[in-house]
Amino acid sequence: MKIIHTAIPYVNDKPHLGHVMDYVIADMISRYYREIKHEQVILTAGTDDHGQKIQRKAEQLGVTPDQLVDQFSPVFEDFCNKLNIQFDKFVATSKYPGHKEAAQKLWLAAGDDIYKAQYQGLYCVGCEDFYTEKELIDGKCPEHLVPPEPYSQDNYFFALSKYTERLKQAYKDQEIEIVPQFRENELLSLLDQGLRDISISRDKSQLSWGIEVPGDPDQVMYVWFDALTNYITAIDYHQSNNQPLPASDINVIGKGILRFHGALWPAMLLSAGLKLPKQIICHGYIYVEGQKMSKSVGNVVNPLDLLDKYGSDATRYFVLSQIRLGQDYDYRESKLVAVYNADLANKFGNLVQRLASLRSRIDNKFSASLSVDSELESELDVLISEGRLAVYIERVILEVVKLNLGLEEDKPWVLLKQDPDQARLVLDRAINRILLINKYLGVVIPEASQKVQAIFADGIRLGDPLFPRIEPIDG
RNA sequence: CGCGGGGUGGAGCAGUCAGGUAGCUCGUCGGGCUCAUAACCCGGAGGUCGUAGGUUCAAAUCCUACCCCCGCAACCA
Repeated sequence: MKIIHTAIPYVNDKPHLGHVMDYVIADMISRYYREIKHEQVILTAGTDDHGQKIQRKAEQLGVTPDQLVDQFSPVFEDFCNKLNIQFDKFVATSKYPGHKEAAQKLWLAAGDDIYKAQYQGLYCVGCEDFYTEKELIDGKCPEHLVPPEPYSQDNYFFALSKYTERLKQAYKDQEIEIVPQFRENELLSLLDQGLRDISISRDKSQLSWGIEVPGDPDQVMYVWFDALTNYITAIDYHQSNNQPLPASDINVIGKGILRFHGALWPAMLLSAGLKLPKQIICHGYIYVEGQKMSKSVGNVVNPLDLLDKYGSDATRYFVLSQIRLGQDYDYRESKLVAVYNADLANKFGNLVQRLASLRSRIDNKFSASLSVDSELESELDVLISEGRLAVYIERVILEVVKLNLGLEEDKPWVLLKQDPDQARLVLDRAINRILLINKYLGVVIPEASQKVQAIFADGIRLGDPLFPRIEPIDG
């Protein structure tokens, strides 16, 4: 069994292109284990619903935080569905039955690692919220344009610092692996600097939209014990009594939250006596035409537009084939179109059409007999386990190219006239091969993969091109 | 001396860990095929692999120094 998680986005805004990466990476790997290796997989997604930003936004809009979440959380769930993400659990932290109990149970399980101390921060009275130096503009609160004041209050802290050495050891012993390697190095250098204890609660007078600290009605959990817990809520932590919880296999995250998943979350698990996750896949960010996506620049790419325009397969294929693990990516629509035409239309789609058309000239009596290519599959196994998904795709597409080249030699269109039996032999072999390739490609482009199966499922069903060519865009 | 990533033909990238004819996609030029989605196939032009040194029979790849671009820098999703 494999347990695979996507990170849960904060629901104060719509999904953006960056979220696509999390979802499609996790889904491709899940599908590989499910469809190719026939393993049981639990893929989780969700939303982080609580916090000051939601509370404040709800106040501005004159609704309750709960109503605001009702509006935004389903957008993400719907978005996953549109992307063809086969998630098994969707943990919206304010809705999911048992999440609150799980968070409180984890808190209690941390025991002495949680203690009360003075939290000092920059506090804006207008916002009733703390700010970091980085969030300030010219040293002032971005909303009220006044400098926030130093302020301290009693909070609960988590003794993260005491896990520094244990975590170093976990990475050294490869109990946890972060891919790509350079991200693990980054985290290790963070550990070398030593971890600090971290504040994990807020006074209820400031933050009411959250999960209450067990045994202290005046305090509410701040982010971590609430949001990160979603990963074990999804596997019923709140109901697990004495039987040990299985370890997560893969956490798919963006580079911005590496330290929380590479250090804090494992420490929390250790503290509660739970098993560490095995692998963290850390992807980079997507930029648009050389710039950060930002509303003021007006270059925000709405992934829903992309899905409407090109479909989920094209969007998934583009993201998975182009983004090199861990690296940032500069998005351009022209690149998407170029990749679509080169691989999906001209190579894969065209070959399917070519074979279907040729074969249908003989008769309509094709029946598939799928062979195995254990050599290819063991190569793919390794690539999946290393998270090298673009290389996987490249490898499979190479098989498409080879198959197409093979036809140039066998010339079934000539055989068709001279030796129909031989033509049938050549074509049936090629079609079985494309069906095998189709299976491996199906983890990336599930919709098209099903269509290909349908074409050759019961005789030959010639239809419209799978991936009609799109006019290239300049740039 | 904070941490990390990148600098390879016109564009985007692989190759660097395990040194040995510089590869892929797009574009471009010429030819072919005509079964297929103006598809596909063959061939050409185009690179002193950021710079300068060093190790080696041999360096994009190892070592040293430097230059340029980009992220992150702890209570921040």
